[in-house]
Amino acid sequence: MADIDRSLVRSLPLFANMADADLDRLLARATMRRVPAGEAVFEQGQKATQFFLLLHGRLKVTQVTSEGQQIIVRVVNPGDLFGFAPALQRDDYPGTPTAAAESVVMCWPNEVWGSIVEQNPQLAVNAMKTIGQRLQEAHTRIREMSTEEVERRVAHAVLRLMDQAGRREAEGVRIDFPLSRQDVAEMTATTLHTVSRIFSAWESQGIVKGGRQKLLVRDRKRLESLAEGLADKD
Amino acid sequence: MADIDRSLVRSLPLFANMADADLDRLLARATMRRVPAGEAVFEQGQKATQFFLLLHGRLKVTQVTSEGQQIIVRVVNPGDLFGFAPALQRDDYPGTPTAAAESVVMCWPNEVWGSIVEQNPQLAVNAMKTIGQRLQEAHTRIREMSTEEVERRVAHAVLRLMDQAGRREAEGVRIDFPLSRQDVAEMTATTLHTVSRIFSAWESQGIVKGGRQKLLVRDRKRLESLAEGLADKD
DNA sequence: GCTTGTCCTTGCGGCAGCGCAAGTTGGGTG
DNA sequence: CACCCAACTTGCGCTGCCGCAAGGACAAGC
Repeated sequence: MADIDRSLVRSLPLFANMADADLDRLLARATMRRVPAGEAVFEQGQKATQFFLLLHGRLKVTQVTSEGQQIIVRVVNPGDLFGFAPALQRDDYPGTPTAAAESVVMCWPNEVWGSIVEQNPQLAVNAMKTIGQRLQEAHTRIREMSTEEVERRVAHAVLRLMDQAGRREAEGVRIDFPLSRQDVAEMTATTLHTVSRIFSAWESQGIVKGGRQKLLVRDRKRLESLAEGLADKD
Repeated sequence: MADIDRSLVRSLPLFANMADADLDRLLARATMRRVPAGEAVFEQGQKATQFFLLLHGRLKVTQVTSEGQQIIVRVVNPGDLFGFAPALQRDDYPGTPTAAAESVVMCWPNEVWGSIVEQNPQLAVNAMKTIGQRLQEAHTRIREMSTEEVERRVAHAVLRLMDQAGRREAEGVRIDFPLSRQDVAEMTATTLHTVSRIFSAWESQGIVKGGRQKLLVRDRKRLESLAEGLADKD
């Protein structure tokens, strides 16, 4: 198996204060894998044998209920760790990460985790920070879902997507991966119908510009004030 | 300051595989604090200078929105770590833990965290596991809030409370701390009115027995089938 | 260029659950 | 023991959002 170059991951905050030698040792145990759009890296409930790092692309992590309803738990961006069940002492994966766009992931076998932590506590500290942020996000989302009405939640979700996956363009900021109305609905606990209606309304006000699995934000300010709940109706 | 006895915490899973000497060293740096019912251990947004362990009692962790609405993020049970902002590299506390019943907490200064992790990676691993479970719980809650209607969510919340704070009694299982309808409402993203109505209905079916800040579950099976969404109306 | 499938839009009716408001109960306090 | 206040109950009207359903638009494949 081909060696993986250090430069691929050197810039990631996760490995910020890790010595070159340690990093090389870590990379030596990793494998790379290409995931075509629409395909899952692993399935919810599967036995967890590896943990992962997203190098390139974008993943949507979904969970399904026993009734078959689906929700999007989070979006994985390049540089993020995911599927680190071993760190959490779980033996199965709690969700399914599906490639929204063609992606490249790095994989390590479970056993590596222990030795990493032993040899390089700093990495463990970084990983913990990451999980902490994720917990924070989850609580934010719970708070939003509890107290805000649909339009505000959608505004918040779009703002978050802008920060995570925004790319400047002539007319505004584009969400840089295929994102359907259904996806947004599953992120905000509503239905695609409602999302569609909201986007239509926003589009007629010049706040966003939609399209098939596309979204472009033209007026971030307006979106922010909607998210704050300042009803600027007109 | 009086020494803290090792036996107080020895049985906690958090310290499971920690040597006596290490544990003693840890306890030497801790202080104890009594928190009367209704009082907060610290306030949301305050600068994080310490992290904590609940020894005895029960805490409700709340967050308030900018509009002043409140939600209960989680319940802290004896043996749980809380307020570990340092581990998450945060410099303020994201929520407010309030004593539901008179409580006793152990406190460490922030700086201790780093040295703990260095000296005893196993503890860091345990802490990570804890945070992982918490993340898991948060996602479960998000899923419930997204896909389930109010009565099911309340049923789930009550079942969770039973597992965390249930005490067997002659008539059933009692939730072992003062819990108002308002509290349940803030856990399930609804209003105290709706919770009150639901409890009344359940009480008339003999599933639970209510009271002022009290709750006793008489028929767990029925509650579970409600939580599963098996509409057993009659 | 036509077909096919997926994604999106929009109107309409219904209802779960919220908000208001008025009453009741129970526990603690002087 | 009487008072008071916080917690709880319950009826009623309203509405935000869902669910259904029908139709339109875009992209890919043949």
